Amino acid sequence: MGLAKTEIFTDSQNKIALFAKVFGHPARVAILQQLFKLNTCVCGNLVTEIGLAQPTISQHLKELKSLGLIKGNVEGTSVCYCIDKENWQDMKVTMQEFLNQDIEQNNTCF
Amino acid sequence: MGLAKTEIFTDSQNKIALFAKVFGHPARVAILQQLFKLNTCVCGNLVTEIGLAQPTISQHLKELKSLGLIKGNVEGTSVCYCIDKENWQDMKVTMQEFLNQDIEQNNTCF
DNA sequence: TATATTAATCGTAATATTGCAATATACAAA
DNA sequence: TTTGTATATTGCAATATTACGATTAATATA
Repeated sequence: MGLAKTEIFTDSQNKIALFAKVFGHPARVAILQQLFKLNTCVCGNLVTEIGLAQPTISQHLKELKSLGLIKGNVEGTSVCYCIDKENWQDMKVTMQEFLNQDIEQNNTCF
Repeated sequence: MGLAKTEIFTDSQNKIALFAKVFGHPARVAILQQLFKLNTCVCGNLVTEIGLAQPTISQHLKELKSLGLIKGNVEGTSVCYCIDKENWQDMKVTMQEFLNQDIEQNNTCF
């Protein structure tokens, strides 16, 4: 298929998977790290910083944007992207709850 | 291509992406949640709990296992899986460092 | 030994992802 | 208005992922 059966899972499970999926490519990890590191917004510098073609970066940016993790605003001919802090925070709560499951439980297993 | 250019990214970036990728499917999220919840190890119960065919669950389990997040041991005809606590903890450190980037920085951007 | 039970593997169809060349779009400057 | 610069979009080839039926392998039980 290649198509996940999302309808049989909870909204929460699908949400976690969606966020995780967008982090599931090193280029998007790198883009996010750059955006955090450079403090001020960057744009096409990402293309030179990361070694991928411009259309490829543009596509990855689009995915990050569609999940709301980054936002971009046009500044002349270039577009400046930056982290959407509020949405990042929301995502973090979701993901950390998932990662910290082990704290709530105390299963012992061989 | 369909093939990520991992060689142009750091080990850390690839590692984050690999972990995230395995969480990028709701079935694997559900499996992990079940394993945490049931405390004691489960096996084919996952097939009935989650509504996917046995070979599909088996395949997802394999991926989780290959990353070291779960381990399974044979018990008669059935196989019991459980979280590998130590590796889960290691993964958590990696992922949380990534998620908490915002704390280290204080960028302000429109 | 024959039969059931459980889980892994194989093979395959349907779909998704990645990456890029080519092109389009939008705007600035000459 | 033309030219250049920066980014988005389109189209496509190569590969990956998801899901499952059919089969295999391994073990338990009658």
